[in-house]
Amino acid sequence: MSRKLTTRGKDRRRQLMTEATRLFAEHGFHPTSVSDIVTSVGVGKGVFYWYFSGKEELLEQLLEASQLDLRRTQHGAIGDEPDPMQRIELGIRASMAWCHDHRDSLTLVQFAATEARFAPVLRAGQEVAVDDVARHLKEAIGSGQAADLDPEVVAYAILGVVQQLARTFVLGRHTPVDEVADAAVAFCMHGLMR
Amino acid sequence: MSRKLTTRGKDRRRQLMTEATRLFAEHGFHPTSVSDIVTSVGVGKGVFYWYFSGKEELLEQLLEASQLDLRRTQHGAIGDEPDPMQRIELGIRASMAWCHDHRDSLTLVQFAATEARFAPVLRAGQEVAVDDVARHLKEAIGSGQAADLDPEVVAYAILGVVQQLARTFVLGRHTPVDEVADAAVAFCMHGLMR
DNA sequence: CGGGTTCTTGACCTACCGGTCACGGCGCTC
DNA sequence: GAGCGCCGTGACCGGTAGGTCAAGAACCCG
Repeated sequence: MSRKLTTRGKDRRRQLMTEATRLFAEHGFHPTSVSDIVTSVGVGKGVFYWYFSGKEELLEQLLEASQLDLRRTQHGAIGDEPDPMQRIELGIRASMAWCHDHRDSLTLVQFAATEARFAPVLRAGQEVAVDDVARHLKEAIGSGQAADLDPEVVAYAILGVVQQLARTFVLGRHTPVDEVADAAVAFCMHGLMR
Repeated sequence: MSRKLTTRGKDRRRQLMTEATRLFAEHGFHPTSVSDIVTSVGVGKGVFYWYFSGKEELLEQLLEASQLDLRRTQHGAIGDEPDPMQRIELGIRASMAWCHDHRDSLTLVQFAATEARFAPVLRAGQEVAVDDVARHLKEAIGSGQAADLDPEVVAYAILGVVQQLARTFVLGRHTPVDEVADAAVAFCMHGLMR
């Protein structure tokens, strides 16, 4: 028998993380107390401190986990596509879809960016993602497919476009993801001129 | 004599707002207590509650004030420029400069976006700014200068680019504002292709 | 069954937070 | 200089936060 009736171990850990993500996104990090989290899960307070050393550590883990997940999703979507320009487009679409499926995590990341002590964790993950895009860009510039702009700057710009459109249209207005992704790709590729 | 030795009235109000902005940006909104603010200014706690009805109201006023200021700066920079494309470019540059001069306010805005109860104040201001850009865009599209994309979506995309580049390069790495502004304009105009 | 680990409980502690308030002085005006 | 708002003080209050801990319950293995 591998199925247990009681929830323990890794499962309980995940349960806490999932619930915490939800509550943090809904009410904010600080306004959500540890008591809120454990009550919502239906366990005692000690459980929390058995799995995490504190509220801050929890948030750090949440951030790391979501960044890792986003990266995995991107890689999965890109696969072994040979064309660097196509890789960027696939990355944008995958990111947009991920934002749709993990809206709460997106809010968390945005919050973490406003408190200095979480900046390190955040930057680490962001730089990895940016470096990825920048690599594709360098290749595309090398083969003359892309304009000769600073790849890192452009990578951050793309990130800005995706995040902003995701927040405003996917999360805020429930616009279909594909539509928003199309718009993001179109803008990133050609800008507003024509 | 108009100069007083003691600080009172509007001056004191501004003093509190300035200091609060600094502390909120440095340590976060919730971790900064009202006591921290008044201590830092060097006054008693009652003073705070004389000028503001509470911590939340203060933040709302901070947000409104900074959004108003940003808008004024943009309008000032655009002046009576007749070309809609030029207006957009001037707006981007002015926004970037504003972010440089008001980095703390930028952090505040970003934080406010993560707590549901401040979202209304925030969206109001943001939509105004976006509508401005969208208006210029419509004109540019009408005269065939810009590609026929949804003006509102593009406006939000531009906003995303500016904010992201400002945060990463202007605030985070102290890259000269003009350089970053150049990059933002280049990307927004032509995208990454060429 | 027995004994060691792995979890779970929830009352409890300390600290501090936002907010109040009775009181006290400054600076006008008449 | 009396009187009156405007401004300022800081001890104080109720509530709650993050975090601890001694006491078990559940589980695993020999």
